[in-house]
Amino acid sequence: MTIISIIQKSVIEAVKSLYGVEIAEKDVLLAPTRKDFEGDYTITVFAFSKAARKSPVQTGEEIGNFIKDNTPQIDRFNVIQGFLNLVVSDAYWIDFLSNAQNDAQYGQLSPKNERVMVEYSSPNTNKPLHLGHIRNILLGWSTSKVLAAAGYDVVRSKVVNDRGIAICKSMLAWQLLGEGKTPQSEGMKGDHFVGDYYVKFEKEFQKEYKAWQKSQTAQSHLDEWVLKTDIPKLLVELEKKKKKDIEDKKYFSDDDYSPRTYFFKEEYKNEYFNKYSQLGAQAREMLLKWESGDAETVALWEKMNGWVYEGFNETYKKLGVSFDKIYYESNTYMLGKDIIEDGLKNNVFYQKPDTSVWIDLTDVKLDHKLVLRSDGTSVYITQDIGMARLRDNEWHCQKVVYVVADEQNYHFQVLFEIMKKLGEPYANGLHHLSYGMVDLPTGKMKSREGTVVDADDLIAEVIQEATNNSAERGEVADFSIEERAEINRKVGMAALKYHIVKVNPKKRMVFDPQESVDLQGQTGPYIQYSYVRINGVLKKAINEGLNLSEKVRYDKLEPQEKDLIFKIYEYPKAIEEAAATYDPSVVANYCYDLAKSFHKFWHDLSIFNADTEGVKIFRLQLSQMVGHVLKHGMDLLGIEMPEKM
RNA sequence: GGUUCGGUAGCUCAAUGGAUAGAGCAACUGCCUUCUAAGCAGUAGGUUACAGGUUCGACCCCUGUCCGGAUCACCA
Repeated sequence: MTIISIIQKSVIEAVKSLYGVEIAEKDVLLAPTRKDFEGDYTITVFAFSKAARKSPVQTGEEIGNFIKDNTPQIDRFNVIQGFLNLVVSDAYWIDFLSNAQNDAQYGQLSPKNERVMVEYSSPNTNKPLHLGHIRNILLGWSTSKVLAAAGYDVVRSKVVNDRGIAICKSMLAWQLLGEGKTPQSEGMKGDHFVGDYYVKFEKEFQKEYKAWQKSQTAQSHLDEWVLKTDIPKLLVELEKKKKKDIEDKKYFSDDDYSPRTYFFKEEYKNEYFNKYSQLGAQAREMLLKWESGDAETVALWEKMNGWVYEGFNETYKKLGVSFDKIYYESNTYMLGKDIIEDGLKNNVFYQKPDTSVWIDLTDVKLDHKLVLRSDGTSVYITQDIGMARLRDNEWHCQKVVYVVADEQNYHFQVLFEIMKKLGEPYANGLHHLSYGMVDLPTGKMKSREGTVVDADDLIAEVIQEATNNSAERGEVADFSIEERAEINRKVGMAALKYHIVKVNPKKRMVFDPQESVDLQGQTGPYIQYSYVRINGVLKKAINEGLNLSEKVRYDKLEPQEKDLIFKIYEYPKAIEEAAATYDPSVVANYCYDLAKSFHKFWHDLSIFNADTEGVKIFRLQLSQMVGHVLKHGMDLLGIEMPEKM
């Protein structure tokens, strides 16, 4: 039985025997005692003092005395205001530590006998990965690791958006301008290579569009729009935007804030692409050819996507993540129609006179939502409906976690409601792990303004920064070149990963590249360093032939030692909480706290100069256990630990 | 405009309805003849956006206001 439930039971008994009131476990408010007071756990007694009709202090004293007399694990207590601080005996903690030490799997919780799928990353194949994807990937990976540690059977998956007009744009640009070049011939990563052609398409398209804007047709569309638009209101908005841009030092030119520019850029672009653009027509034609299975088009599509996958896989490898199942939209985009048809029969959906199919979600405070176009083709959500059932057929997961940015909150709300209305048995296990966008200190990332941080560049940069730093320190000079490179890689990646994963997912975060390569303070390398210190003393102990499995007598813990044991004890709770809330930042913050406690312990107390041989062994054992938990916890975040640095 | 998520120190972030709201960065001060100073200790920095309410007790719950983001497509 854990000390927490021992205390809870004891409080329940105390309240019953002292005041004759029955309470449940959840009524016992138990929290770790604040640093400034003596104690390990604190019970808030305000609620009981009401039942007792005594002052909170008196109630606390009475309950405290009862617990102390009836619970051998509790040494002493103190009461401050309405707070009862309990001191757990050193013997209990020492006993706990030696048990934990014998558990090589400490941190792996018992099986929950439930399967959960974590779907993350899900990229488009027309652009390389960027900082936003990195947050997604790290979050998805660490969440999956946390869930596995919490006892779930985890399946990691992604859905690749490998089809559609976007990849056709890249294909077309390559056909027109590529001159038979390949990633190999250009010495480029495949995803960057293909991404470049997407950009080239956009450039050509803009050229074409700009020229067209001078035409008579363009002018008449503009005039038409001006007539039905509240221009004064728009002018005010544009003026606002201009002011803001000037503040953000992003001012372009006055022309960029004119209604004319606004119209062509924001209002008319899609229509031009679909109606007048030559390039647009060619891209659409390519999409049609692809859909009809035209051999040449499909071959080109396969070739270019192949390049992209090679590039992506390199990035995934650098990030240390993997997938158990990859879905391709090209295989799944027609899914879901049959479910819509069935749902139509069962009146889950309804059909409008134009034959388009809808669902009424006004009863759950959402809107009417289209699920099938009037021409019978599917929309985005149709696919997701089909995908949900497909996943269930293949994997039988009790839970599915979709790791997707918060701009799609509405989409998933709608999707989950539809699945419930369809009566899908797994509908209540669907969860959208929604995370905020990543901002730069200079503002939003926008590809149009060239402010996107490329994933591969960023990875290279953090490793370079770690390398520079270690060269400055000069302490690794005696390591081999390979060793040094490996250490720098681990340190740089730890800085990057920790910096991102320590933030609560649902918060929009500001990513300062400069700050992300910091190696001091609340960072990945700080935690790694505590592990390296532990590793160092353990090595020394082995060299000295010490036996660390020896059971030692020790009965008076130093505060720094108890602090460490206490935190080790709390580790499973951190995992449980992180899993329940799908929030790896809980583990990230936990690891930092533990590392911080260890650094203090290291500074304040000497291991090898301990008073007695027994204390020395005990501190080594304690350090070893801290090292185990740190490595385990950081692994859940996808962060590797170096042996030295 | 409707819906929704945020707003905590100069900056980046913590804080089950509980005690005096905590860390890190940046600034300033100390501590290496010792198991790795990527460390430790200290100083300074707060009307938790604002106004009410509920409560023994509110950063946290409720109402309203302000600011910021996202979303409200027969796009994905």
